[in-house]
Amino acid sequence: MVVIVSAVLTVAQCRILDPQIAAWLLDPADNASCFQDLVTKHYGRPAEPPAQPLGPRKPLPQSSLVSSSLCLLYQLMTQGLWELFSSMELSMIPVLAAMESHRIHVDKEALKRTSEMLGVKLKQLEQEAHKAAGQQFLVSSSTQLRLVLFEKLRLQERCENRKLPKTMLKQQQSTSEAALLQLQDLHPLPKIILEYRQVHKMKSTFVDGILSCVKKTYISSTWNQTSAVSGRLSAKQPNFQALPRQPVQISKKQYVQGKDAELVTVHPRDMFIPREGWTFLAADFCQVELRLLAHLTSDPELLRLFLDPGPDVFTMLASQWKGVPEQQLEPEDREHAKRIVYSMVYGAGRERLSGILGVSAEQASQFVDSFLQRYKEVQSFIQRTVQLCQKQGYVVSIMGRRRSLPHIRSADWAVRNQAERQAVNFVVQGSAADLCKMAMIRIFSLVSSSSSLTARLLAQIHDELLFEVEDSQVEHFAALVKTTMESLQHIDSLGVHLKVPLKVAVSSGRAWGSMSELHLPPASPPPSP
DNA sequence: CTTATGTGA
DNA sequence: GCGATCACATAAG
Ligand SMILES: [Mg+2]
Repeated sequence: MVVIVSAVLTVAQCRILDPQIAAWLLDPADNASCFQDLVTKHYGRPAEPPAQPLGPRKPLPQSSLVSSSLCLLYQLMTQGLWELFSSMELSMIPVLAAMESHRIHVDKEALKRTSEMLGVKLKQLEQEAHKAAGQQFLVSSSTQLRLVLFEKLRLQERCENRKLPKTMLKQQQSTSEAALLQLQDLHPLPKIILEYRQVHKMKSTFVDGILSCVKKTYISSTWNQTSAVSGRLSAKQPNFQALPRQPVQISKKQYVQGKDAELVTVHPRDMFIPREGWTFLAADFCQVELRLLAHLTSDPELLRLFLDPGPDVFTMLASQWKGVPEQQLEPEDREHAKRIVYSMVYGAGRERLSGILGVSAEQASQFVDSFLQRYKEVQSFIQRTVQLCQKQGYVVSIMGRRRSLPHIRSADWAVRNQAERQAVNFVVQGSAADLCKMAMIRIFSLVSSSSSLTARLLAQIHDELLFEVEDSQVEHFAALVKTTMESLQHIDSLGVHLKVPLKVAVSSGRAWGSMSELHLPPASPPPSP
């Protein structure tokens, strides 16, 4: 008891000891819906017995509040989570509070115009879909689409050589993108549906959905610290972390004869703009999870990719795989290579991978084999991680974040394999989350204690921080952010010493969708006189 | 492959 | 009419 009290006093000072965060660190998978559930759950001692069946709530005595809170704090200490709790997660609270208080301005009129334009386009696509199907149907209904494609047109019978995906839970014929791509040479309808889906998503979520979150001329997301099991943050209303990276081209029908169809570019990120006199500044950890994987595996080939000076890893791989020089690659090619790499290292099966690669399942498994053959230590890291998780029931990130995975000992093959992939993914994704949070805390602290810096943190997109900076301070602040983030390769106090350097790219612009990279001199920022 | 949130049926 | 569930989209790695 004395130990707990002194630890609490050392850390608390005037800060809050948030029990919800404490409970989430102990078991990130468990989402206590409210404070009372939390108290009831941790009243007895460990998190195990659901003493009260978590339903209708009885009033609890004050003593149980104190008891359950102390119990949570005690468990944090015994499980080696105290440092993470006190110096990372609690320090995030004022950072997130500041982020929520900062308004992100939007071009509301442009959003309204695109909403109308997309509405017209959707009606056209709906007509085309009905014509191609030879009947009217609700294009946005996957149930109705399944009937048209597989019962009326019976397209599955005309492509028996390649196998079509099934829906996850009910094992029906899927109408997902992967399925429609397989069907698109057999009939005009799948292609129309693919475009309809793209435009519909754009309108409903990224134009109308954003508009519904706009207050006056700005938005501000709600940031959740305890909703991701990996330690990542999440954002809602709007989900600022899921806005499309690539713009979408829409062809407008031309009513003037002899003219080509007008192409309009819709880019939701361009709707977000800084205030007059200010500039957006983004700082992005380059290939953060792959660098962490290099560190965790000590794979010589993987380490070499980051220790030797060379081109961007994903660009290099895209170039090799596509057989095209790096200068001729589109941004989509790099994104594609990135998706392939992460899918492989996190254990994608050959069917899934064949969908991503656009080749047969046999070719896909050959591709994985040759990849894992080249980076041999990745496989032994996976085995090591799984074995350790089987032994102790949980895995940990580089900063001691923990995830319990009881299913790792399941007798069911599918259940156990999923837990194994989750274990491996957690170690890497959780470690990346640790680094990104440390970066936010350090930069926030620098800005808070500076008398001149006015930069405001607007958002975190997992490995990227978005700031609004006074025009005159952009270069200076960019240098400060870059060096602060890259210095996290070594954190003495936590015993973190990464075997590879961290690389941070900074960019700035007058709209979030139109940022250009800043190339700063390699030196540190000038110390103020 | 993992981690999220949003929309529509 | 409301909430849960499913399928499908987007993002990040
Ligand atoms: Mg990045």
